[in-house]
Amino acid sequence: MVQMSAFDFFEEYLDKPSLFKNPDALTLKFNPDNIPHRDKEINLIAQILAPALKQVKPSNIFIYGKPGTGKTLVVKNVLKNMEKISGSKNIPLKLIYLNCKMQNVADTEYRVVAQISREFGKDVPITGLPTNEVYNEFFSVVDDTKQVVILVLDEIDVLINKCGDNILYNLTRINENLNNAVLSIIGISNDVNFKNNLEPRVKSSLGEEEIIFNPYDALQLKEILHQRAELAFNESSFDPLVIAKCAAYAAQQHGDARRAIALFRVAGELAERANKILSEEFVDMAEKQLEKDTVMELVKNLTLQSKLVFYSIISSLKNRVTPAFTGEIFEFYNHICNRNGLDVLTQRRLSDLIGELDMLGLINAKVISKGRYGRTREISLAVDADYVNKISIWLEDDLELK
DNA sequence: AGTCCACAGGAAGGGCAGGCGA
DNA sequence: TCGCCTGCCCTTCCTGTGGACT
Repeated sequence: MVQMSAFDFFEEYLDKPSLFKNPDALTLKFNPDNIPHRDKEINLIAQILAPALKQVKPSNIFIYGKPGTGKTLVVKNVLKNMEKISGSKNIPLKLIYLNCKMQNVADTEYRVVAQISREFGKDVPITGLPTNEVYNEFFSVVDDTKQVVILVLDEIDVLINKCGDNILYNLTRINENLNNAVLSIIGISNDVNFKNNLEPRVKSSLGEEEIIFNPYDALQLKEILHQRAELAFNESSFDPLVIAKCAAYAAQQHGDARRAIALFRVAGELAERANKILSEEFVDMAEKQLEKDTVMELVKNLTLQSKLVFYSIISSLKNRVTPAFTGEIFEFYNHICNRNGLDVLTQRRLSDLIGELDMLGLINAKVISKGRYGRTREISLAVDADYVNKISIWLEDDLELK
């Protein structure tokens, strides 16, 4: 076989026609002008926010729906249009979008308030100031000019679960302290039940208007993918059945359009690499790869102790079909730590780490009662058996375990 | 019906790192 | 340099709990 040099490879790559016309159309950051099947929601949000253009405070909005139902996309779309019109007519309007899931940016009360102040050009240190002082800075900078401020807090449930609903109480009450400006809040949550955990005073002020985004069904997903396909792919570079397959996969996962689009993109990339037209087989391959990538990414980002706990769980469950219990895991974890000269956490802390691994979807942990033999968590792996071994080896290597 | 197990999970607080202003 | 602040990770102490066992 004649070996190909890297130069030849690049040359051939450049000459080869691509399947993609505009791969950006299949990314998360892509914000299409037309969002299919969300006209009702767009109109409703636009109606609620419209008073801002006449310098009247719009109602606060609380939006919820499962991931990939278009919440963020719709809100950003409405804001984009508001910005366009307020810019052209010189209307004093400030629109701020914050994703509360972004670590070290907007995941604590201090950081959110500091980040909003920064949006107004105020330089606030990352830490070091008392929270009420940050609020004062925030009040003064917001109230500096007569304007309507619309603050979008995306994934608000993550923020509230982490640091309580005090921040929402303070933000929804802020208008009492402002003389020139007014502030409205749009809260977006993936967790439909999140609002039930809020204090009543916060619940009533945040939820002046509530909008629910229902999951897309397979047909709607197909249309969304059609729209993106036209923008992203060159003509006749994919089998039309691919769209149906991506839609079907995503419909199984509570109608997640984000997932459908990612699947479409990865399948396209795999087909391009294989020098073939995008056909159904690449969707299956993409589905497997996406799952593997997410799991590995999660594992790699775990802290040292969480990795140790996860490794203990994998090892305890090796070669058995029955689930493990907290006590066993703790015993195994102790053993591993002692053997490797690592710090050992208490069982209380381990219990929290198990809960976190469960939240990440790496394990299934269910609280059960064994009657006379106590109450514990029943723990099993949520990761595909094919990858467990691979992850285990990676962890052994990464943690330099003996 | 009462006991008891093996935890779950809440509350409080310690210790440390990092940043600020005086 | 010092005191004060936040965030984070962790421990200690405690109460609560479901259901098998007595």
